[in-house]
Amino acid sequence: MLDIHLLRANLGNAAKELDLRGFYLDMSYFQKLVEERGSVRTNTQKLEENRNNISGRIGRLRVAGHGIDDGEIGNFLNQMKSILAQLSQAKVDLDKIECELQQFMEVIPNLPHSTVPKEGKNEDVRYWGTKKTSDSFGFSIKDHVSIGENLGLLDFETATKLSGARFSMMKGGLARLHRALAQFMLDTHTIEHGYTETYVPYLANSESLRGTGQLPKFEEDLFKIYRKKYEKEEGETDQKLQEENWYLIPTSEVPLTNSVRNEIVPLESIPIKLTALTPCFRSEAGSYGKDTRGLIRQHQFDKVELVQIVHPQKSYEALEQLVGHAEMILQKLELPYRVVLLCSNDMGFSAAKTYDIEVWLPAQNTYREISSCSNCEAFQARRMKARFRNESGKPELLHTLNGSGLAVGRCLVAVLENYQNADGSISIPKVLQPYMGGIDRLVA
RNA sequence: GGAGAGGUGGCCGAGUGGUCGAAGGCGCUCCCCUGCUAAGGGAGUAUAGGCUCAAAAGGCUUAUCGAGGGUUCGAAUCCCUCCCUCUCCGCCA
Repeated sequence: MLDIHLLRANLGNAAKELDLRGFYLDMSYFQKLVEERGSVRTNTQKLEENRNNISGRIGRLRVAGHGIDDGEIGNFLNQMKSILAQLSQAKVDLDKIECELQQFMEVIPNLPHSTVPKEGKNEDVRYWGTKKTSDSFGFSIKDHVSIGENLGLLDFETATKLSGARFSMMKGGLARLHRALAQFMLDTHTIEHGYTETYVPYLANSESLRGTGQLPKFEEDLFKIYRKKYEKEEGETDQKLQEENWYLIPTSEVPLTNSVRNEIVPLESIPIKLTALTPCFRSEAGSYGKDTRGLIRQHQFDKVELVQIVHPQKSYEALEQLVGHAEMILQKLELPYRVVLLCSNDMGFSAAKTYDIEVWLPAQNTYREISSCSNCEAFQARRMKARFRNESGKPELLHTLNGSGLAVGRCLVAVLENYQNADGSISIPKVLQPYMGGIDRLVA
């Protein structure tokens, strides 16, 4: 959520910047709401002040021994009638306007940082490694689906039987390779990059999803969980299905970042650096026909997430480091990649600045997103009321960052395609061999 | 799932309708006192808003005692719903 005071003070500019993100900000509606709220609120508070005042006087008279039918008290009670009538109306009005304003604010995306390209074009920041093509392989390359299926270790048909489209099943060495990748990533981030390994719930409540910005705007991207809670009343045969507002996490950013929701953390406990390996669940609504083949776009995939919760003055420094941490995984795996700075209209809802890391996929002859690293500044912190006690002892909003470090399934795709051999076998990257019981090849 | 007990400020803990945003203690900050230390004395010490002020300071004010409703002129206190914690029993990976 944006700072309402700042938004008000820079309304025109904000509207322009949001326009670059494809968001139309209704300035006059906003101004109307804010002004209306001001007057309704002042009015309400005046009435409350009156009420408290008279109530206190009655209290003091009662304590002094005056009866409830005392004339003076009766007089006060009379005055109170009209105050209370006005107050109840005022509260209804205030509630309504605050609700409207909240709804308005909650769906506005974050403002892009000044270094974010505005021309609608992503910027290549750097390239790493030498990309391999069919020429450099010296044989006709296969995509990860053929490789996995030929090995007999990747099985979409059975997964479809079990669940449906966009699920997968892996077996044997491939399943182990998948696990090895995740373990390797976790170990690297905890041992070398200083993150704290975290185990988190895979079901999150709506407050958490709201905190990181998935709700209320992107509910259709999520899987929602209903838990049956039966309420039986005497003589009633109907059972009411009560909704339990849980969602399958679309990323562990949700539980990790929300760990500081409604907290004021002490200055000395930041930066907080957390990592977790979790499954991620995405409904992929509206992506019919995209990446239907293979492991690229699934309803369920594993991801090692990096989250940093930092001092506002340190967040851009932290973003560069965080990208570096994610890159390190690809470097150790010796997978070619590039880093891309996203332009404002490609960024996610909560981000102020985002770098994508794209790994080279020879079979597609292209770079594909494998990590997205964002600084959300105070956008999520404001929604979450996540604060720290600053140098002068005052509570101040934190900055939050998150990035994939990395998406395990897509990383597996990259390994399969980049490490394939002419005979259909897969070489195991050196850094993964200790996680694979020392073997250096996956063969049919 | 059944039975019971609870959820109050950074922490402990009092408070069952009225000068309560909340006694007391601990902790913390500042000051005083004291050769040093220990002890002692005093003041301060929640969060988010609004108004005031050139700004800061300050002042005034509203809300918040797990959450949300209700009763009442007035609720931490009474009633209802929900959430959470603890104890015992049952069930279970």
